[in-house]
This record gives sequence, C-alpha cells and structure tokens, in this order.
Amino acid sequence: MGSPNGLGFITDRLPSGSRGIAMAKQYWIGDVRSGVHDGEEVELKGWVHRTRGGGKKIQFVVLRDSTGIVQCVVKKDVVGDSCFDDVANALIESSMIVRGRVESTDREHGHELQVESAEVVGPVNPDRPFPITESAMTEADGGETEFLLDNRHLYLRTSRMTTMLKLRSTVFGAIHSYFRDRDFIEYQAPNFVAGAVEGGSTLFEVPYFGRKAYLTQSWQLYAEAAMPALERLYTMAPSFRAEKSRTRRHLTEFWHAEMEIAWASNEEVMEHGEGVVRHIARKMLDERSEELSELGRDLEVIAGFADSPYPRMRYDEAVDALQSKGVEIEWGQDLDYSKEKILTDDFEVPHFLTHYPRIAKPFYHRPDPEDPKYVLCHDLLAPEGYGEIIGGGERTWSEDEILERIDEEGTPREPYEFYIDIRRYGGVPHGGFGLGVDRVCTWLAGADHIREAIPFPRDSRRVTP
RNA sequence: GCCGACAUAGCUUAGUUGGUGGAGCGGUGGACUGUUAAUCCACAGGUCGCAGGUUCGAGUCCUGCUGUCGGCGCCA
Repeated sequence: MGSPNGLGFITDRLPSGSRGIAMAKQYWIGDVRSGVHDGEEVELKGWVHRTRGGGKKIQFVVLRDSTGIVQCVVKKDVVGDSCFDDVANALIESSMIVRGRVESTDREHGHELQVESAEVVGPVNPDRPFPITESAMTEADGGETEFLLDNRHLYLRTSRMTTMLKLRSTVFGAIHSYFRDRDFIEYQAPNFVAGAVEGGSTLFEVPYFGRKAYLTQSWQLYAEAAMPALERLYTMAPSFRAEKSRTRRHLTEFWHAEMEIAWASNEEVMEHGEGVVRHIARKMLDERSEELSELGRDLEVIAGFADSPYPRMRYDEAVDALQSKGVEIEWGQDLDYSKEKILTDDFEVPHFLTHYPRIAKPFYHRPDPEDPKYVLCHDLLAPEGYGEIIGGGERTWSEDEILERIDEEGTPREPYEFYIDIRRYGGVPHGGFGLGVDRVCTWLAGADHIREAIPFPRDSRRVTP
C-alpha cells in the first residue's frame, strides 16, 4: 500500500519524539496493510470510508487515512454497548480513533483490526450526510461532473483524487530534484507585473492602488534578467492566462516549471527538457507504481517515457508529414492541436518539433543564423493525444536583433525596456523552456481532463470552491 | 470569440405519440449477523433550472433567459 511519499514504511521515518515533537499519530493504515503490525496493539486515526452490518452483535467499519483503508471489526461483547452504538451511528466520513489488535486474515484486505475500543472524534450529522456517494463516483467514472466540481473540497478525500494528489506531489518533487541535482538555482519572479509578456489579450487585469497591474503569464522575462547573475536557474510557480479556452488541456491558473540557462543553445535546452521529463517518469515508477496501476496506467508504457530517447523533427518535416497524410496545411501556419494530434499518433514517446517559421513565433525567439526564416525553438509533444507539454528555445540576445524583432512584430518598445537592457549590458546566448506541470500530471496519470490533476481547477467559468 | 449538447429527489438517472413523476445509491426505522458496493422490509424526500407561450391538459412541444458540459481557436 502506498505510503504518503512512496518511500516505505511510514512509522520508520517518524521517530516518535525524536525532535521533541509530540507525535500526533503513531500508526498508519498503509503499514497495517503491509503486515508490519500483525499481532500488535495499535491505535488508528482516520475517517470512516464505509460501514457494513450495523446490527446487534457485530459491525464492520472500513477506516481510511492518507495511506490506505483497512477493515475494522467491532464486536459488541468486546467494546461494550455504548461504544458499539457510537460506532453504529457513525456515518461515512466521520473521523474516528480505534484501538485494537492487527490480525492477518485470508479475507479481502489481508489484514484487519479487531477493535477493543473506539471513539468518534468528529461526527457527521444525518441531516447532512457526506454528499459524495458511490453513485456520484461510479457514474462520473473518473470524469468531472458539475456536482463533483462544486464539491471539490470533499471530493479530494476520495481514493481517485487522493491518488492523483500523490502523483502530483511526486511530479513536483522530481522537477525540483532534477534541477537542483544539476546546480540550477531556484529563483522567484513577481506574480504582479506591469506589462504584457506575450499576447496582451490573455492577461488578467487587477486593480493596483489606482493603477492597473496584471497577473504574470510567465516567469521568463524576469528569469532572463537574472540569467547574467545566476546562469542556471529554474522555478515552479503559477502562471495565469485569461484565455476562454474550453479544452481538456487548459486552465486559467496553472503550474509552470520554467528554466533559463546562460551560454546555451536550443539543443542544450532541449536536452534538459527531455531530461526532466524522463526523470519525472522514472520517479513516478520508483515512487508511485502502485498508484499508477490503481489509475489503470500500464507501467511498461511509463517505462518507455523514462527510457526511450525522444525523437526530434523540424517544422518543415512535420508539414511534409502532415501533407502526405492529406492534411491541409500551408508553410508558415502554426501547428494547432488537431495537427499536433495527428503527428503524435506516429510516436509512442514524447517528441520534439523544432525550427518553426519566425513569423509563427513571438519576438523573443532567436532567428536561426543558418536560415533566418526559422527560429531556434522547440515544442515537446506528449504522445497519446496529450499535446504540448514544453515550449522553449534560444532567446534573441543581441540588442540589434531584439529591436529588429520587436519592430517587425509591431510591438511597442516601451514596456520591454528592462528586457532590452539585458542585451545592452553584456548580452550572451541563452535559452530556456516552460513546462506545463499540470499537463504532465494529466498525461502520466492517464487522466481524461487537466481538471482531474489539480486540486482546485480554475477555468473561465469556475473560480469556486 | 466561435460551434454543439444538456438541465427530473442530496447523488446517478428512467419517464413511450402531451393525460395525476418511478428506480438505484445516500438518510431514517426495523430484520439479519464474518460482512466486502453486505442483504431483506418499510418510511421520508420533487415549484421536473427560471420566465413566458401553445393546449381542455406540458417533465414532454415552442420562444427567451440562466447555468453547466463538450469541441475549436490560443497556448503550457
């Protein structure tokens, strides 16, 4: 059974009182299910997952904590009348402390608790029973009904969502460890910004003491400012896009893992993009194989994401490939999702698309010195129809070139003066990428919708709960 | 911004050519007692999203509104 962070027995890592901290909880259901407590007296603290029986002599309570569920057997002649009635009256999601002996059995869970005493800590009022019922879960079948979205704060406790949140934690941890193990400095950019970063129409405007400010769309421009100071830097932070997107890949608030690296080529940035995604897949297998299986994920497929090299394809090759499949596309057009999807059908692992036409990409992408019709950029497309998970490339880094690119786009220079300044004082080649963390979680979990992979999804129609 | 669906009990839903809205889960009461989505019996729970219209009669047909969902564009 999965422990909270997938590293083995929970109790081994929580030495009681070793740091002078009173331990709130000593025993974990995940450990009980692993068998380490067989024959021992334990005290379990958790929530009622389900009750069965509830008669005159014996009843069964399936107790849940963050590490799993276990059946507790409550017999009237053992616990006494009053305790037996308290347990019988405890509805689903009541919190409870039970004490008793762990017994190995050949029944369903393999281990169960013979309860000697029990107390309800936080009861549930029968006038307002826990609203997430079996039918709500079964019918939704992992999907996201309006009801479950409205009750997201309660849906979080269900096994599917708990599993998702654990996978998500592993993805976040893997991204940090990838960059930190390679001497990247974690660096924070502001979330309130004054000007547009890209495509001003997708900015969220917020009142700011009589002025207008915006929520950041990306860490990138501020990362470039720190690039001459730190040389190798990364972040994981929310980004905000006011897009009325109604797709299974978009949120208005999403977690953005971004990196920037000095003296680097598009090629080197791509190596890190591939590296971090493979590292995430590897960590998922190491720490969360059980959770992946619970969600129906084939571990062999995930192993492919961790071990196989990611192919690269130039934009021109992609256009040829699409045209040979009879897709209508003209050179210079950006590749939208429907076309990406057709391309990803040919691959079993993520693959890169590089060298887009400069007219299809914003000014900060550096034109290819070998053929300035193209820019040195890359997108990483996840297979299985999950689409783009990374966008990055080399930055326009000389003052002349950045001014030329800004002017040809018709973008005003004024808001970008600080950005141009970076080029005026010792500009160097550099690059970076942004990775959609929630998209990676969605893809690796095999979820149908990005909303399933984040605790409180935000889109154009929902900011609650 | 564009296109397309849907809205019935706390939840998931059935509801025929328009004729007094049913079920499963959850809740309550009872039976049963080593149950595994426990089972069995009974009870409670509905302004059929809102507002108009057609009709003798509307959950059902029409119009508008609101909300939600799905897809496209945009992107991570």
